Amino acid sequence: MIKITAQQQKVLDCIEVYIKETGFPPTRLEICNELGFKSPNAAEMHLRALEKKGVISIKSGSSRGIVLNNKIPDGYPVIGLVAAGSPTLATENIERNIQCDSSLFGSNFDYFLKVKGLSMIEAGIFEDDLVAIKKTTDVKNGDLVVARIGDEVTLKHFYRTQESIELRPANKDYSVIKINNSVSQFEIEGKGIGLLRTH
Amino acid sequence: MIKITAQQQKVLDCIEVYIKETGFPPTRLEICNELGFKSPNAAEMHLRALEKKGVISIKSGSSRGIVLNNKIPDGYPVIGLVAAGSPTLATENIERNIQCDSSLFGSNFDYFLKVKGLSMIEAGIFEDDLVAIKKTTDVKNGDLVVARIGDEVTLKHFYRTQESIELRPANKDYSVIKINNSVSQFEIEGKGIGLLRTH
DNA sequence: ATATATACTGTAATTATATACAGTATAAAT
DNA sequence: ATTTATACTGTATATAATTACAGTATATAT
Repeated sequence: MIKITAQQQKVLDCIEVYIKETGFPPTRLEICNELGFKSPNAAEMHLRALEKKGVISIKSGSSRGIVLNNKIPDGYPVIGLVAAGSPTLATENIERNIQCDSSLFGSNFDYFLKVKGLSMIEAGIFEDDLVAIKKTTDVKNGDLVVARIGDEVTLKHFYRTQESIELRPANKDYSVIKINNSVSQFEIEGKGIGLLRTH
Repeated sequence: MIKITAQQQKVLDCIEVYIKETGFPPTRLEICNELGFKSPNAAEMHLRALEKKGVISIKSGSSRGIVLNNKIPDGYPVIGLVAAGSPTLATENIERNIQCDSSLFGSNFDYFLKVKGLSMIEAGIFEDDLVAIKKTTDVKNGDLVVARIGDEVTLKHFYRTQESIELRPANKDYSVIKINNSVSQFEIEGKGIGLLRTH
């Protein structure tokens, strides 16, 4: 794991802001002016440290030759609800990528899950809708969750009662799944924070 | 209208490609190397011409101080369904902007309409959902359309019958709106090509 | 105990870069 | 007919910027 110091983070932030505002990276001196350093070598040393940690690249000999290595993700993967097995981010499970902002649904998310079946239709979630999933196990009552029971992956509303955990469909033709001690291999994969539908 | 010469376009393309590949703008000499010029002044003159035409800005005294003025659009506007009046793109009607790709829903669209009411609930369109609207009058039976009847703006399914045009809700508690000769000021604003929901 | 990383100041040299100036030539506008 | 814009070469220079070197000091790792 790469650990960045507070000062190095300041320098990195400074570079990002500078690029965002001007369209090109800052010089050592401009970093100094921004952060109050009195020697260009202060900026230089921070840049070297950031390069060593792989966060940036420095194109030697070029003015403003600072390259940010935090490559923008080329969209979010769309994953089908495979009948058996978890909706992993393995390449073979990715149907396509959708280019959108991480903040499209307010908070960050990890992938889109393509909905199979009609179990959530009363919640306005139709077949082939894409539900934005944030990988987490921190879920509250009423949350839309992606749960795995053995090899089965399902999208339901989460409710915790005194005796058990309930996965409730939003379709009166489907029945509630009750999770108790006899159910093994139960896991919350994540929660749905948004929905995307193409007509 | 700004007219750019073929050579100036080459220089502009060169700058765009260079920025895309390196993350920072080229120097005069680097432009020369890319395009085969033998004098830095060739690049300089092209840059001056491009600046004069407003396509770029040059930050005098800064190395690589070339700024592209073709600002990326800051997303798609979210427009509320105002009870009276059309959902225009006037600034006062824009609630916020959503940053996403134009191809998020397959084809291009113009704005997001924030849904009010429950008339389309059986089509999985809930209150406060955002429907991506493409401005067009070319609609087919079954399309989700934004229609304006006088001052009233509504989101419904479009059906053309022998006698009239029908705007059908997707909620049995609502009734079909029939458009016939007695209805004045009827207009199709656009059609819904996608949906965005935040949980 | 000694080395290594962090976190700087201060100075200086080399190189990278912008930019001015002097030309040449052609095409389009007034 | 004369100006103005385009489209360069070629040279020169001031300055912008990288980058090396010499220090100082503290914290953390081995």
